[in-house]
Amino acid sequence: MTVAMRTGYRVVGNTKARIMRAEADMRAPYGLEIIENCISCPYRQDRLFCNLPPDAVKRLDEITTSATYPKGATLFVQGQSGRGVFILCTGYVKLSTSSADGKTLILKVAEPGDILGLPSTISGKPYEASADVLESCQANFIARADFLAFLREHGDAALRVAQELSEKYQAALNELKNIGLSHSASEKLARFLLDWAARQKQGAESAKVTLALTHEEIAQMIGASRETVTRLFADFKKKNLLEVKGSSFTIKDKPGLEQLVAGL
Amino acid sequence: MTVAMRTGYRVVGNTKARIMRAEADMRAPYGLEIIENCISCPYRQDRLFCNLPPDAVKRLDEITTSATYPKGATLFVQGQSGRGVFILCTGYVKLSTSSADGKTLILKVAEPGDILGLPSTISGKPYEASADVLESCQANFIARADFLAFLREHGDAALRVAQELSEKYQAALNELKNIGLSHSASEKLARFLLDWAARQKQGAESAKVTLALTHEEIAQMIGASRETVTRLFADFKKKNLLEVKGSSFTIKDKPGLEQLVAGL
DNA sequence: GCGCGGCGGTGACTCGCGTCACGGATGAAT
DNA sequence: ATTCATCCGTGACGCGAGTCACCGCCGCGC
Repeated sequence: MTVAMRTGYRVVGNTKARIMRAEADMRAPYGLEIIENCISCPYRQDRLFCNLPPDAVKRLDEITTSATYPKGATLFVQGQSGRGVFILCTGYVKLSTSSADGKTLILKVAEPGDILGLPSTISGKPYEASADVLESCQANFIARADFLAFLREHGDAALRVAQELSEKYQAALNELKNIGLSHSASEKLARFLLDWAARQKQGAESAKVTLALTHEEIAQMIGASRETVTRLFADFKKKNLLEVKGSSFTIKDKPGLEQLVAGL
Repeated sequence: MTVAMRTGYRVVGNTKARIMRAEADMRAPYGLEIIENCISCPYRQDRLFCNLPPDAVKRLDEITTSATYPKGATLFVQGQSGRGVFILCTGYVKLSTSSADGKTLILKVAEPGDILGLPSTISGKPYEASADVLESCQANFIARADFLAFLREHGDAALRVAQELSEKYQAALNELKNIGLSHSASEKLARFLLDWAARQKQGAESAKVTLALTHEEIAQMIGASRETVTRLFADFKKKNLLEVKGSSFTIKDKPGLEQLVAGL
């Protein structure tokens, strides 16, 4: 069973099987626990639905179910029709699309507080990406019908959702710009590392940053091949821009990296 | 004055000047006409705010102003804070971002019925792109404050906005996927041509498609250089995939192009 | 112990395409 | 007619990076 877990997200081509597994995850597989009221989750109230009237919060509680997912589980699969939204409380989830020829593009790795599958449940179109659990996580789920009814009832929540979607949209455009306008792979990797570091530490300058991704996954995030990623890491180390220890790194020369981002 | 018009959108680097010109456009420059009630515009009612209660439609009419913009005008500039939304009634508008080193990426060319600047006016963040008029157009404008107040008042409209945003988001992800996952420039050009043709004719099979874009602009849409676009057009013609006459083309071998999209 | 699968690290080779540098066509302005 | 700007078309060149092939390392299971 552990094997099935760890290799689960590597299954490709058999969409049907993945969907079935994803739906199995919704019920009660490998020790999944359902938690009645998400007390331990500090994000939901803070982020999307803060400042809502008490009755709205109560209604929201009624329609959300909380569950934990093990590493390797799949929340939903690209192409599957939008069942509902997931609100990440803990852990990390990878959002990726893949094309017919097997290449994969990782759109983003979601952090606690992020909302997954929102556009699809709003628009009714299929999920635009697959969501695979990187580190075992806890998430709240709201089914599409309940969620839409809730939004219809609470107009201010709908507005908050629109804001969230706007930010997602702008983030996506940013990605598009980063990939579309950059010339070299080093530029993209430098930008990725800086962004990643900025997300992790929030203030502490040039601390150690952990990066629990394989070179292959990094390659898929910046649209490059695995080999060039390892070559670039070697380059950066040699130029004293970076220091790598296991699965974490520290930025030694931030201005240097920023210069690379600016286009050499 | 005509010169200023035609070269207007080619000005780069002087953001301040462009913003000023854009705001001048809002008032009464070169023969701009303000139309009280947008009777001739079939799109607004049909698309975003269809099926709203009559009082909502009335309120909407009160807060929108309609104007026409000449070719080369700028509706808004990347970086400028969101002033409001534009709803395109006629004409075409180019949405583009450019990076510090002068390279430009065209995100999309908007058609009648499209809504411009929606994410920025919802989120309050700066416009994520610049909007330049390709063919003289008529558009309805709703100022941000009015628009937000309207949405707060009419929850169902907010939900419609959320849907619209979801679709924009998914379209952006699609773009990202197209650019990020493709290997060759020919793949990207083939995809672009097929998409463009599909948008134009809606049914008529293999008809003539007009493409009022320069090679340079096409290059900016698919993330390539101008020269490779002209070379690829020559290639496609030679392989009998395409036939080009002036500013329009007809697809001769659609399966052939689709094969290119699939990755050769 | 052994085999096995995933990961990281390198070298060599190829080639797509970006860049530079032309030259010619067109159309507008004077 | 002349100038000028824009756009299209082409040749030559070279670098970046994808691809292929291989190797060592590690952790895991049997």
